[in-house]
Amino acid sequence: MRTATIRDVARAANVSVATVSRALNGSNTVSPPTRNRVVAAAGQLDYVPHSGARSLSTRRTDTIGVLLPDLHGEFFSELIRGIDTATRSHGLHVLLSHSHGDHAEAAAVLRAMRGRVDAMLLMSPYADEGELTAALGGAVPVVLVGGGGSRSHPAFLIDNEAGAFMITRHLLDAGHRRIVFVAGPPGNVDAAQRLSGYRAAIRASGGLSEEVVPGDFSEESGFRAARRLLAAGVPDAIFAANDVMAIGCLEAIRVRGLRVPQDIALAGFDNIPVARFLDPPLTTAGVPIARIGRAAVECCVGILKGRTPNTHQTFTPELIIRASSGGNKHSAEKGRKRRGNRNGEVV
Amino acid sequence: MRTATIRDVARAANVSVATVSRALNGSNTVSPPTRNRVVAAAGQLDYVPHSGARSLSTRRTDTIGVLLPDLHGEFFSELIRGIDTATRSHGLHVLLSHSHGDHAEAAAVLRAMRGRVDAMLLMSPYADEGELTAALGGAVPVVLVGGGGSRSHPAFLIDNEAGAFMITRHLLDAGHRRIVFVAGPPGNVDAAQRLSGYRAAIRASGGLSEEVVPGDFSEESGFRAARRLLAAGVPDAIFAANDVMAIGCLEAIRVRGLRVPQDIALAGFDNIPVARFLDPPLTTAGVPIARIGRAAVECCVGILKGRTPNTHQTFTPELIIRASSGGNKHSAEKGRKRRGNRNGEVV
DNA sequence: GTTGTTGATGTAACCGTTTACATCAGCTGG
DNA sequence: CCAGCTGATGTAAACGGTTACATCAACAAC
Repeated sequence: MRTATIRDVARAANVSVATVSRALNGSNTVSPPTRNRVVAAAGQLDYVPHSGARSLSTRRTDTIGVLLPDLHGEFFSELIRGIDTATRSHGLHVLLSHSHGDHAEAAAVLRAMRGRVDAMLLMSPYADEGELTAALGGAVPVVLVGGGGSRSHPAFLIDNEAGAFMITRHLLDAGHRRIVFVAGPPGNVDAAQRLSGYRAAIRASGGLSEEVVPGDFSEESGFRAARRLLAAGVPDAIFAANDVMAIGCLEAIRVRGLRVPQDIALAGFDNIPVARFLDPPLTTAGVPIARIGRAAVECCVGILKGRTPNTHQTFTPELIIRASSGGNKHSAEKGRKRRGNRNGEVV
Repeated sequence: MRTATIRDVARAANVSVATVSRALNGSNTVSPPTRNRVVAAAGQLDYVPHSGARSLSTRRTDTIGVLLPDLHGEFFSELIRGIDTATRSHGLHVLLSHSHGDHAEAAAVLRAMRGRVDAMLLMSPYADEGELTAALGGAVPVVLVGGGGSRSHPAFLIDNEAGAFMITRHLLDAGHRRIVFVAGPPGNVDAAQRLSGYRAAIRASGGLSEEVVPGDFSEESGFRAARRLLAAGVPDAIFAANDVMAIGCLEAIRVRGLRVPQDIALAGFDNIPVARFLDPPLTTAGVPIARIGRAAVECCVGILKGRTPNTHQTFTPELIIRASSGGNKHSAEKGRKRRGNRNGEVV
């Protein structure tokens, strides 16, 4: 059965195609009886407009493209959820892809999306964003999420430096002196900023010295970093550049037979949902992931509507103190609602 | 700057539009010199075909739609990753949406996607899948993922019953007698099957009796279920219908001051990546999430190519024994590679 | 009674591809 | 030298919407 076209509907409702189009798209120049006939006929025939045809004449696709790096679970899904929710509320669709961090591949995906989307949400944690968006030839508005931002595109960023400063400062306040930082992947802008927040806090503290070990945001790398570290002597605290690595560290600490926070304190970054369910619950810098996604979508929508929306926004992480840092005398969680966020959308 | 059309390219290369189309789409009836001229001109003009126009004449969109329930983090992202990877390898795109479990909303999203996709991947954990796909009017091939399957559509399912049977059996073998099951949401087919696997194993064991408490797959519900349970007396083991609820249980057990597995054993279902990093690592039924997503995409592709591919496939979970069940004398993990799966795509 | 105005509807051009069919040059074989 | 073939290319008709413009009826104002 061939799917119904606008002409079929026109015939069934005994009007012209123009009238059908007007009736279904809410133009006000259609008389109520005619509109009813058209709507009835469309329903009867189960008519759905051909999106390609429509986009051919309107020059819109009502779709926004989203390109994410190969992020892990919880961060990724939180972001998607925020994006999809905002998108749907505007009647738009999401064309999603991820790149395994491979740069050439990301450019290829971007090119492939061009022509299918009205705007792009790009999460490129690397500094060479310009090279990437060049693949789009300026034909598609781009909004950046995370990473270092750009002069040429709107961006929704995380104040990583402030977050890392707060965490480090908190560890210092709790009495820890030797604090080791497990870094994120080289080249990753968010990771670099977190490192520099850590450095700033250590430097501001006076006599203490920095100590940085490499990592790449994966559990595995956190595990290895902590294992190597502990073999050479137990520091007062470990600050991992993201929660996922902190989980790896926790595992290594446990394997070693040490207790957190009694023998060693631990902190992460991101506040992924599972962070509070670890044993002990993880002190971390809370990033409003879903909200960032939503804000970026709103920005896209604004651009598409010709408005000039808030083009830059930086989200400051919230210090979330839990047991892992051993400094929870004045817990920030006290009295706050921190229930399961599985069901209710929290964006 | 108006974006270049095929006519611009034709003019630049001094050929007709038909030749441009043939040259760029790999038809073999174009002479090499001409093809080179066309490719050069297209590159020069930064030409990208208008996908709407193309889909209008080819009646294809090269896109598959994915509709997921409001799933939590790790499961969700694993599935997406498998889907996106498979999709890209076929030059297709993914149009993604999720429904917050609300049934009417899911139907609306499905309708909205119709006409923009060549096929749909639908994860509907509820039994009324027919009602949902009715929204598509049979115009779009549908492939189901999870849930109960259907006579009318290909389906890629989890053998939940076998998985739950294995877990329960394992707990029994470890010497636990009073095993309480924390159920999933009512109406959820996967959850119901897990329950029935649990029941079958208990019944097969002889004199023991079933004990089921309600849950809804959220951490919060696992936490509450275990708390209520423990207040009335400590069972030998808790088997949660998914890992996420098991995490909630773990929290409640810890709050109560009990140890896992010494005071009480615990098991989950799904083997989400974080399961092995819990304290203690969680015994669970391993589901090859990403592989399921990939298989479903391959099925879609087969349908679109007119082949009749494997239309039904049931994945049997793997029993993954870790410390939480207190029965790790013969650990299934011994000697297996279970390293961090953050970087390498494991699908 | 003519003219102008207004509101509802129809006509047809256009959006940018693909592709069936037509054309045409160059060759082969008689 | 011509018929027939082949390979490369051009012409133009779809594909299914939207929308500027034309049309037309009904009515108001003079």
